[in-house]
Amino acid sequence: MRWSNYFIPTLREDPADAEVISHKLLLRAGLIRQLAAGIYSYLPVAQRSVLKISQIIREEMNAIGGQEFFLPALHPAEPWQESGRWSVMGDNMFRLKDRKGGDYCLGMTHEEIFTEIARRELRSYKQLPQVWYQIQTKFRDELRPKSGLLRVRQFTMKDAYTFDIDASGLDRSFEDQRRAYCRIYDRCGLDYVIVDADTGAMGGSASNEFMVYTDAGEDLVASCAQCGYAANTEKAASRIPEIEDGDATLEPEKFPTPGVRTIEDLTTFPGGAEASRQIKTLVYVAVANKGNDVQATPVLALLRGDHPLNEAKLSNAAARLVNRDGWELTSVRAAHAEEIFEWMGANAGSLGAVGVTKLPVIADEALRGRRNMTTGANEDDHHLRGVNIERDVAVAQWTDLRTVIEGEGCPRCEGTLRVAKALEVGHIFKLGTKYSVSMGASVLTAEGKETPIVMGSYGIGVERILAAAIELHHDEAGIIFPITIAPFHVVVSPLNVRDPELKATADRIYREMLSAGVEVLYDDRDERAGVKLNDADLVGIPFRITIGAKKFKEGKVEFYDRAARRAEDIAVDATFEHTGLRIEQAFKRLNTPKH
RNA sequence: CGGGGCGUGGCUCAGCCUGGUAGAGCGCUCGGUUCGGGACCGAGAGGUCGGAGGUUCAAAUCCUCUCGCCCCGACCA
Repeated sequence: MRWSNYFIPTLREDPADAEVISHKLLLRAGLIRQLAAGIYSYLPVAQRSVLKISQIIREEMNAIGGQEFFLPALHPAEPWQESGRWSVMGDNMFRLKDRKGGDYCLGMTHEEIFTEIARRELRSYKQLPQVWYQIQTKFRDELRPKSGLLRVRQFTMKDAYTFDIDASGLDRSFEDQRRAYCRIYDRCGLDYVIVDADTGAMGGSASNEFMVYTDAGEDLVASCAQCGYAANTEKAASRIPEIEDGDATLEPEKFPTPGVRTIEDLTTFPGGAEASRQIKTLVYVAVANKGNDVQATPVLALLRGDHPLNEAKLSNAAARLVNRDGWELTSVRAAHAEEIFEWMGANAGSLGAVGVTKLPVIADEALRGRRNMTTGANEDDHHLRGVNIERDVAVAQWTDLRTVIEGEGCPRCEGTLRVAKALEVGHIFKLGTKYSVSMGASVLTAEGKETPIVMGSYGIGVERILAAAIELHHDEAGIIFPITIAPFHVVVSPLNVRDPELKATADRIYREMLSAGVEVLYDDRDERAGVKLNDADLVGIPFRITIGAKKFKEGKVEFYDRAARRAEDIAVDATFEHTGLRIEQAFKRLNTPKH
């Protein structure tokens, strides 16, 4: 490819609306341009890289028996209504109507559509297992698109689905996928951790996320260096010291607390209590749906005063309360001020669960057995002290509701948890029979009994791999592509194309590489050396052959290794061979299994 | 949706507070000099100042509405 005629619109300055490093570099190096919030055009350089990532994914999926499909991105509402997700997905789903007024949506993921095929065509256990996948565009009307390609409204996802006869089959399929994912990220040059994760709107029993540690990430991962425990903080547990409560005989006593609105206020109020001796009472609404009916159930969440609520955990607890008789939880939200007063008879700041029977109470495990606690009295400007939670509060469910904090104890060993930002680049789920039951996908067993297919679902964000690679591999000068996903392997840069000798040599090297199948970009532009070198660094091509007049007179060119930032002089005649060798080595380094 | 910020040549921004007929740097075109880390000189092209309405003799500037984009909190690959 000749640079002079190839579209790489590099930018000298950082674009104004880019914040994170990958976003800046993707724009500056001429890989992407924005069309609208969270919607990007991939320019030729990006497209080459994306195709390579896709190909790596494809190879690893095929290696575990995956069969590639290509399903529609435009879906009728029916399958989504059958699974219940037409309402669960809420505003995150792009919806539209056709000319006849029929409801359609743009696919966010394809469980329903693959299941729709499976239920029509799969009849017998003999046909299982099946491993189906596609690499396709997904649409999500994100609340807040941001950070370049990291959170967008249109993106490419590799989504795979497995269909097994039973749980142990699913376990095997899941493990196959997990290993394939490790190979994919290894080959793409990403450092990652596998963490326990919440299943969220996907449903199902178990899930693992593949996370890349980077400050550009939006998730928090709690990990233990001692035993290797790692979990998304939506799911992570921790060990905390017990608190000695003293006298068990005290009875609840109401006392006036004018002006006290927060946990913090009460810690300094005379006769108040320190945060760890308070009960925090939060009013939430569990929204559930059954077909097109929607139901809102108020619930109380109780935590120790100094513990932050984890909404993902509350959501799971609320689901256990409301998921019955066909109702299914769609979301939880904090109650509005008016709702709180209506249900509790007091305003936020004076709320408590003592004596509350109308709202189900979900209490955090850290409160179990606690006595002499202080909490709101459900009367404005009054609190209660001497509260013994197990005696005085009608707890409907004890569970873990708390978000872990850096420095707390590891739940599995004596170690200490560290919490760090991370980016989710893949997520694998054991779905079980959620979709096969709701959509009626079943097969006959060897015994002739009808049984729902046991499913798994496995996703990779293709552009997130690209962005994560840049987050991980860059310097002040620009991108440093891992060679496996680099748009080109080598750039040939004659520093003065008006010098006929240099030009002729560069031409020859370029053509030799081209005909040998080397992915070479030839910077034949009539630009100053500085421009060419800076552009090559910015775009991040792993190797550069620099041909300058001075060394050329000695029969030498410069071989530059972008990642090592090291240059060496090599004989002109050895260029082809040397480059081939270095490319081969670079590939080998990434393609050698690490996990 | 709540909070904050920004929309002015292709890009980065100044001008706005205190209304007076639109600027700089980079990029682009042409000519010349230069040529190993984003050169220099000269000459050019290029802007409904996001949009609509209003105030005014006069609006990029003041007022109202609206659209878009970015950032911070509730969703996910």
